[in-house]
Amino acid sequence: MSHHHYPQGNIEWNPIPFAGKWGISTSFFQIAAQWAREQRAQGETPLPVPQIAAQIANQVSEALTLPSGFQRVESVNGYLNLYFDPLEFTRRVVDFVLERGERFGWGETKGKRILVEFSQPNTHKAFHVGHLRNVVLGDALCNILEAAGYEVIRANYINDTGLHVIKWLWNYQKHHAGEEPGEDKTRWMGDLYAEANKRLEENPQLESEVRQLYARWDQREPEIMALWQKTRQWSLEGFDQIYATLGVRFDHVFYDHELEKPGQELVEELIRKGIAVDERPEGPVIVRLDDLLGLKKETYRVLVVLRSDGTSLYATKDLPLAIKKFEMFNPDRSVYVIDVRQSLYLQQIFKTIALMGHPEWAERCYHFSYEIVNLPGNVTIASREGTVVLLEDLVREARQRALEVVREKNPNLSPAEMEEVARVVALGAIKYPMLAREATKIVTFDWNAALDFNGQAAPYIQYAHVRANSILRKMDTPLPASLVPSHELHPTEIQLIDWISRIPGEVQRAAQEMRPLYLTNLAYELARAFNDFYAECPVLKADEETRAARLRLVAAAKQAMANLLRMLGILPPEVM
RNA sequence: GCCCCAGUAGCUCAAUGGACAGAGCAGUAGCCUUCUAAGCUAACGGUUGUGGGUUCGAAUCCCGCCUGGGGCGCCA
Repeated sequence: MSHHHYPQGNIEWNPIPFAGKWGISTSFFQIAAQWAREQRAQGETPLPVPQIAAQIANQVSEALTLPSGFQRVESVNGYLNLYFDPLEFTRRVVDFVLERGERFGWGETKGKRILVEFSQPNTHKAFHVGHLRNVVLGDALCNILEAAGYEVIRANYINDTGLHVIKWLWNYQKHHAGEEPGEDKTRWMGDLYAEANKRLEENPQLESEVRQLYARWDQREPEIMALWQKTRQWSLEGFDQIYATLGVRFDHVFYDHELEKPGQELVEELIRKGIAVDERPEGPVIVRLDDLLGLKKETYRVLVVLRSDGTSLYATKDLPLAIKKFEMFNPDRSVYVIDVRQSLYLQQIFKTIALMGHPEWAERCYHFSYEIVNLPGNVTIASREGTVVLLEDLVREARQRALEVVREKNPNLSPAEMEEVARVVALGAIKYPMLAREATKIVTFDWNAALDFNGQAAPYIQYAHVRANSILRKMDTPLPASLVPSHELHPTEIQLIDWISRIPGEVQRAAQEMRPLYLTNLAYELARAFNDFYAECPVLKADEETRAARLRLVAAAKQAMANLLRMLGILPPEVM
């Protein structure tokens, strides 16, 4: 084996993937494999690739002059590991975090704008845990994109018209005229909607009354319009309550009813341009996507853009909405946070936009798809079946449970503080399961799991943050100035700093791939590392120099955990 | 029939094509006169659905199959 010319290869550095090992690593397998191929091509019999890689790694490690900032180099099994100088690196990481403060983890401004549409609730209907997943994911996604350096426009699209609204109005007029919602507006709206469906199921002949009412609404009869306006407002107020509870805001809200007329006009345009086929009155207005795109295999199939009776469908309004978003905001990306069942539908919408002469807009559209929330036993959440967990109930139960726990764990807090802690912990616990798995996985909602605040859950991370805060609160001096630690670092200190140092890179990766999960995982690992450190390393009682260095590390860890939690839409409490 | 997704420990889930597949929950055995035990430690727990292929190297990429879920012309 030779010492001659190995092929050139790209060197990719990664963190050394072992706990307590602290540095960067690369391997020489690719170069070794390339070398072996060349040898074989020349009729020679090379050594096995792992052996060649090991030899290269050895040679490199011997020849290498240690770059500054590194402590030692190591060659093992074909890998080359460069270990950081822990003391200097610690100072750099900690100083950087404390300088950046709340902006630690944030990236440079990218000069790109992303519009994210999420939540999309229906007025006159309930708000359940399935809807929660959308809001939680959409909000976290916006936070993460913003942190990564994008300009983000948070858009909501409220569905305030349609058959479900008419059914609700019919039931209200007939059985609840003059009634008003109580404090829990959304629940009441949902109850009346479920009741309407029940009545119609029991007496199908009543459907004709609903159709009559729909016709009157379509005619814009003042009495009906006034009722619609008034009742719609109740739902909107209910949504505002929910978004306030969840700590979610929107920059712009689109309403279904605004798009009705543009939608009808757009359909006429599609027909004129020969994109849509008008089969009325026998059939609806359709866009034969596969035919128009010349696809032989069924791919996009057929999109129905208008009912045969001329009334609007989702597509009737989604098409003008897609265009309106570009005209209003000209985003570089237009993201739709919508569940996976609408995948084909959204692809149809995007293709239709392209066919209408806006291929550049269509390319900027992206479906952020996520799986639904089920109940145990693979039971779908459906208000008609009565299998529904309302968000209001979940929040109330979780707050109640969290309040019991905080009373037991920390009886010194004032009642007001306890309420606030319970609120923050409960919301974190509720949001966490939505963020702690791939969006492609179904979430099975389970009351026991939802109300369990131990282990891998938001309260674990929040508690680590509280512990860090607790140490800092008891520090009777100002935070020590920047220093290079003089004590030998404990492995748990190294692990903690290692996780902190990865945050800016992981924020970029999470934004790039639109995966909040990366930050959820990181936040958990960081909290775990802090709890290990907390158990192993005294801070306040350490000797003066160790104490100073550790206090700064605790402050940095606290900041890091708080920043990650906020990106996930979870609040970091000061006490628990 | 066509298309999409999932399948990893008893359960819920992680895991840049890379080094020994990691956590939590449940169960077992321990740790509170020491910065809050919503915590920590230890042991236990795996043929990554299955059969091929690509690769120096596969839970990860490709092909087939199995199981479960979802979508597919006037629901939203």
